[in-house]
Amino acid sequence: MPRMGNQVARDVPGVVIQRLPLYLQALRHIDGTGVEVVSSQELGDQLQFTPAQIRKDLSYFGRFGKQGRGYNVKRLHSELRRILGLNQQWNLALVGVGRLGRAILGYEGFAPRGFKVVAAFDADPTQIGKKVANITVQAMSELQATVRQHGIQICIVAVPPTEAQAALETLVKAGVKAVLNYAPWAGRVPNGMHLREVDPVLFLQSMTYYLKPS
Amino acid sequence: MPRMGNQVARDVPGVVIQRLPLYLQALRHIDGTGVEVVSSQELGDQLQFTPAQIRKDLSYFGRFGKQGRGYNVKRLHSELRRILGLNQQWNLALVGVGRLGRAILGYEGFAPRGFKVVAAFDADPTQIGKKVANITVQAMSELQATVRQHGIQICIVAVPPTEAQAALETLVKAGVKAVLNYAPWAGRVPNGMHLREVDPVLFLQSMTYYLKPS
DNA sequence: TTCTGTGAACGGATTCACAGCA
DNA sequence: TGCTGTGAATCCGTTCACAGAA
Repeated sequence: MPRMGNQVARDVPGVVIQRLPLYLQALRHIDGTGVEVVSSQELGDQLQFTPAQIRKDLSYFGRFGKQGRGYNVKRLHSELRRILGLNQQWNLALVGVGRLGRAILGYEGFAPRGFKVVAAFDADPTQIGKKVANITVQAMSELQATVRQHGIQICIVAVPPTEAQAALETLVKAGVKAVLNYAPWAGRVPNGMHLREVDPVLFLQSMTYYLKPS
Repeated sequence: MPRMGNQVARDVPGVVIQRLPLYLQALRHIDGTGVEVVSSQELGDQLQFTPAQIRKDLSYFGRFGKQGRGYNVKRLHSELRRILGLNQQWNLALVGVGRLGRAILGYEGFAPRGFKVVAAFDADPTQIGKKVANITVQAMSELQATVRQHGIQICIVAVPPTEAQAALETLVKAGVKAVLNYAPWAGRVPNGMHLREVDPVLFLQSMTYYLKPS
């Protein structure tokens, strides 16, 4: 099991990584209440996780707690930020400036948490050159150059389903390493590229299974 | 392991249920190409799942394939829709009509897939009575009555984090059974209520782990 | 005493491998 | 022969339970 000298622990289960941002959320909240130390029990109550799971998750990355006490809230928060690579701003590019894409460009939830959309692309020639939320829409052919120039590693895809696979392939070619996909299309993507499906309808469609027909 | 006489198979792993909407997406696409039969292999190629996983997933619900042939695309699509309860329209309510909430009200991706936002609520008195996308914003105090009247079982939460827990509690009291939560707040929710976190920043924050700092 | 960190045990999900049907 | 459906085997994540530090 991964012991790390300082920084990089490999083969941490993906599901653990996906929980870390939730820990961050909870810690931020707890910090806001002025509490300085939390136990895995208390953190678990907050998030509805078992204390054992929290201790095990954290143990992949180091020893952050004090026996008999718990975890220092600010310290753990800052360690997790470091582990997730959140001590820097991340530049994003958006592909697709239809209604959904425009809403994403206008979303004020990214910037305060360190993500900034700095470029936008569309396949539709009539959109190119238009300014949306202070960003000039560019042609897809410019994507690779712009992405390199701004050091963009993450893109958001918000195109119609018929264009999704083509958009993904452009991103792969441009060397983009992570994609947040709003398109209703589960894209195929080469090994090593990180793709998260965030089409909200997917979430709704799985919840209806548990509901009574009405 | 669940054999089902006709309809209800219990204790299907949640992770299986969450894959079914992806199967639906892939089948819809395949159907659009005119292909009439798919093997688990082909469906798996499309979605980057193993064929064995697909066969096992489907076997929780019945026997939909023909040995030596594969699955009839239209038939499987319609079976999965039935299993997920997607043969009806689902009415949704939105809580929170700030910028994000308004974008959600304006999103045209719900209706064509059977979900319709029919009511909107906000805690801010200055918003109440305003019309947004043809829907009149109501006070939170009206939520329970409206939800019952429209048979709403699913709500979308798009409020600031400080108000998220209160909003969730109102929904619990109103008997809402499923929540799509856009608020950056991992809510605590009673057993039996279905909550999906869709704050996009959570997804971004877990992907940065795999990226190089820039 | 309290609560962390962690091997060991457990349980659940994925994959294997093959029997059986078309 | 080709591909499904499915028990058995495997893999992997969660939980247990306890040794050890404060």
